[in-house]
Amino acid sequence: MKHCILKVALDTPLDFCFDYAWVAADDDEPVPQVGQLALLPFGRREAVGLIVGIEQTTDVPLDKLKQAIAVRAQLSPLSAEWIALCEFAADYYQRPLGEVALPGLPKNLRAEKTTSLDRALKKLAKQPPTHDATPAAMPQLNPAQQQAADAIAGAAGFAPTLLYGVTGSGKTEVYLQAAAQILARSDGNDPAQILILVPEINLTPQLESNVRARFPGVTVATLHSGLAEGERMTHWLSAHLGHARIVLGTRLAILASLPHLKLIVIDEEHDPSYKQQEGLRYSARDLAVWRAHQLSIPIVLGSATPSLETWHHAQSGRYRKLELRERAVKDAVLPKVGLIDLERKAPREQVTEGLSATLLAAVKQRLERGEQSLLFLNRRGYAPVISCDSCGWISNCTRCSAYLVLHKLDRILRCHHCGYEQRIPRSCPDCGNVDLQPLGRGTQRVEETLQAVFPAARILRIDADSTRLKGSAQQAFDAVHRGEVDILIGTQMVAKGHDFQNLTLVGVLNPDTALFSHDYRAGERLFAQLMQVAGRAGRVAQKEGGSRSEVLIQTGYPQHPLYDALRQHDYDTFAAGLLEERQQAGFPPFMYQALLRAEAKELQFALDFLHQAIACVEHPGITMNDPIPMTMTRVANVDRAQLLVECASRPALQAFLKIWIAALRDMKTRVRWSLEVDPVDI
DNA sequence: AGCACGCCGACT
DNA sequence: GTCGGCGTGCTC
Repeated sequence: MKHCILKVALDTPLDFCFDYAWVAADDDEPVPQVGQLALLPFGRREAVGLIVGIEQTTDVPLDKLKQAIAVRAQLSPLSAEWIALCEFAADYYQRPLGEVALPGLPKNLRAEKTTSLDRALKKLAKQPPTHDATPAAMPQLNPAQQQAADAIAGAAGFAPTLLYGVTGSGKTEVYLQAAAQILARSDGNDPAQILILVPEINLTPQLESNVRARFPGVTVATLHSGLAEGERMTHWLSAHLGHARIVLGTRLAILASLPHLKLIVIDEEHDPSYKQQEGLRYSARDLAVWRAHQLSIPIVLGSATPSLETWHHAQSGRYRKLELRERAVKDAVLPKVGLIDLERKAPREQVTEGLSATLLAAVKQRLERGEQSLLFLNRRGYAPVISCDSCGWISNCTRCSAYLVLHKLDRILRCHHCGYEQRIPRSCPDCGNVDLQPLGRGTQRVEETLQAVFPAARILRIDADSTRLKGSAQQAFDAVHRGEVDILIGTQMVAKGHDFQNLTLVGVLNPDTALFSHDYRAGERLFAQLMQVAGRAGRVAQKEGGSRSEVLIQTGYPQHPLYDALRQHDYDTFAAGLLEERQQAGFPPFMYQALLRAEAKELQFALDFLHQAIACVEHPGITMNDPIPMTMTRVANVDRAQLLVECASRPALQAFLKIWIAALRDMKTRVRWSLEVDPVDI
C-alpha cells in the first residue's frame, strides 16, 4: 500500500504548513507531487490546499493527523518556480504562504467538486493551442523604437529596462515587436510565454485588440477581476498549460502560473493600481521584477512618468533606460500646456461656477470648430459638501470622518467612504434654515454649469456614478470616439488609455489640493495624472484650420515647480528634484518602510495598541514614528490609526518585521491590526 | 479567517 | 421558553 505525509499550505492566517496522511485508494493511484492541489478535511470543513512537500514522517500526533480526501491529479503540478514566487511574496509581505498562493487561483479550483475544472480541461483539449507566432503587418518603427525593441528582445538573462517615453511615443509598438522577436525564436518544445501587465484592462481595450490583431496565430489570454468564473478558469488554465503565448492582465496576473515565461512587460509602471490595497498588499511591479530575476528573463517597465523607485534604479544603472524622444506618429506634437492663474491675475479672471473665462472661451472655440473638449475634475457628485450659512452646520457622515457628498440627480447625500445615504434635508437639521448651500464642485455640477453656458453642446459625464452599469463605460468612450460628444467631463476614469483623435482641449479644474498633501507621493502622482490626461488630446498634428492640442490648467499656484515642469514637458528635472528631496528627507527609495495599522471602536484603543506594539520588542536600527490617527480617521464607525516604521536597510527591516509580527500575534489584543510592507498611501 | 461552542438579553 | 449577541478556542 502506497502512503506518505503531505505538507500542505492552506489559506488561513496560521503561519505554518499542515500535515496530512495520504494513502492510495488503489494500486493505480499515482503518488502525489509537490505543486498539486488536494482536498482536505480542515477543522469542521473541507478546504483545498497546495502540496508543498512530501515526506515519510511527521511530528503531528497520530490522533490529530487526518487523511487527505483527494488529490487533483488531473491538474499538472504548479512549478517549483511558481511556489518559490509565492514563498518570496509571503516572506516579503509577512503573510502565510497559503494566503499568497491560494486566493489567486480560480475559485472553482478550490471547490469541493472538480466539475468546473474537468469541463475547462475538456474545452481546452478540444481547441489545441496554435503556435504560429508570425505577426500580422508590423508598422515601421522609428530608429529609437527599433533600437529599444532589439535591445529588449536581444538581452540575455535578467535585464530590467525602463522604457521612458511620453504618450504617443510608441511604447506599445516596442512591446509588441520585442514580443514578436521572442515568440519567433522560441520553438514548439519551449513555446515562449509573454506577460503584459496593464493598470486596468477595461480602460485599455485598444491594447487587447492590438495584441490580438498583431498575433492572429497564437492564443492570447486575459486575466483580470472582471472575468466570469468560467472564463477565469479557462484563461488561467490556458496560461498554466502553456497554451496562451501572450497573457494580458491586471496586477493579479503577476501571480499566474506561466511555466514558459520569457518576457514581462509592465505598461504604465508608475500606476498606483499595481499596488494591491487590501488583503495581501503586494506591488505587482515589484513582484514582476523579482519574477524576471528568478527566471533570468527581460522585463520592460514602460512609462512617461516613471515611479521614483524605477527612476532611481534607472539613474543608478541598475535598470537600463531606453528613451523614446520623438512621437511615433508623424508630425505629432506635444500639447501646449497653459496655466490659468485664478488667484493673482489682475484684473482678476472672471470665474463662473469654478470655470474661468479663458477656459470657457477655449471650449467655445472648440465647439465652433467642431472639435471636442475634455474637462478633468477628480471629484464626482454635485458638491463635496452642503452647509448652512446661518449656523455653520455641514453635512458630515455620522459613521465616518468625511463629508456627505451632494448627489443632486439622485436627490441624496452620500458618503463616498461607507456608502451611507440619506435624503437631502429640506432645512438645516440644527437651526432650521431652509437655505442650505452646496460648497465646492463635483463633475455633476460642472456638467450642469456647462450645459447652461452652452445649451446646444452635447455634454457627456464619465465617472464612477455615470458608469455604474457593466459595459456603460465602454459605450460612453465609444460615443466620444464616434464624435457624438462635444464636451466630455470626467474624473480620473477618463485619464487612461483612450486617444481621442478629435479632442484638442483638455481643461483641468482644481488639481491644487495635491500640491499640499501630507503624502509625499502626491506630487509625483499629480504630475503623472496630468501628463496622462494631457495625452488624451489628439496625437495627430494640427489640422488645417483646426486647433493645436492644448491643455489648460486652472490653478491658484501657477509658480509651482510642478506646473513649470509640466509646461516644459520636463519630467527629468522634476524627478531629479523629487529624488533629491526624498534623499534629504529620508524617504523611499532611500529608506524602506512598513506601516502597522490598527482599527478599533475607539481611537484610543487603536493608539494604545500601537504604543504597546512599539514597546513589545527591541528595535535597534529601526525608526519607530509616533502612532497617529489616519487622515481619514473613522470609516463606518471604526477608528483607524497607524504607525510608520523605517529603516535604511531592507534586509534589516525584513528581519525586524518577522520578529515583530510574532510578538504582535502573541499580544492577543482585541484590536484588529495589519502590517503593510512598502506602503504607498501614508 | 471560518466555524463552533458557550453563556446572557428581548421576542414569536 | 428560544433566537442571537459576540468572547474565545481550534484548525494537521
